[in-house]
Amino acid sequence: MKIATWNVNSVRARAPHLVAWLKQASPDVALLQELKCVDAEFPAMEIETLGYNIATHGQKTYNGVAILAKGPIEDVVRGLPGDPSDEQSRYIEATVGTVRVASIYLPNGNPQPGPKFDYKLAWMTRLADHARGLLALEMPVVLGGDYNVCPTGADVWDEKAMAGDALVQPQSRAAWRTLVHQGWTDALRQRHPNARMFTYWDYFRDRFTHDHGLRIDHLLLSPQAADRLEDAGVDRTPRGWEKPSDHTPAFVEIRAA
DNA sequence: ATGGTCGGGCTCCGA
Repeated sequence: MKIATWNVNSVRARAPHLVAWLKQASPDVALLQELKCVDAEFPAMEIETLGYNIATHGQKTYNGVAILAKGPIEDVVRGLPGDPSDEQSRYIEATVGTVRVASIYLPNGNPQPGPKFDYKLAWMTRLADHARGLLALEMPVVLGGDYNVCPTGADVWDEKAMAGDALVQPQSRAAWRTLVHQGWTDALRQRHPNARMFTYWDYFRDRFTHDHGLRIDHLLLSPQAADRLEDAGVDRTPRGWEKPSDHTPAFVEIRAA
């Protein structure tokens, strides 16, 4: 079972790329972020034609997440539990076959310090609280998405250039480690302990050409999913297409239960 | 050298 995550940076602007990538990569499950549209505007027909079911949690202009799957999408949860007053569409969770999956768009948090950074850290605390409950299910769970955190210096093209950024702050990294220490496996780092595995390159300054990237898109696996991990990687191809998203897809292969 | 480029939806915000 191939499960991929991709921040598409507007699903309508990226629909041609999304269709081309789904045909080429053929993931069983695709976790999408930054749809930037309400559910009614999601380009559903083009994707259903390829044989995918769709569950969305959209929002106008900002945020928006989705789960695409070749199999039925069941028991959908929209929104990260823990704060009913939070209106931002950054979390959707569902069961596909034997696996529980979530598509996560974690707050960016810039500029820091400030209210946006406070919101990011509070959101990460809520995520950790909810993730603890998912581990208690003792089933294969895959939490994929744009975490807006570079876990270590190895995940940053230049630590000095990024020093003031919310994505590399000690508090952001500590919150990430809280998740990992619960028992989640960082699939890409597990499979590639020493490789550069960037998933994002800023539009500014030709960052992709120079491979000045960041690893901020992650797939966290519960122990029952990690037991079945066969492969993990980054598909850099879509980042090289014309008018690309600033992110490129990351994926895992999980052996059937 | 705090610029630069996108997408959305309207003169600027978020990333």
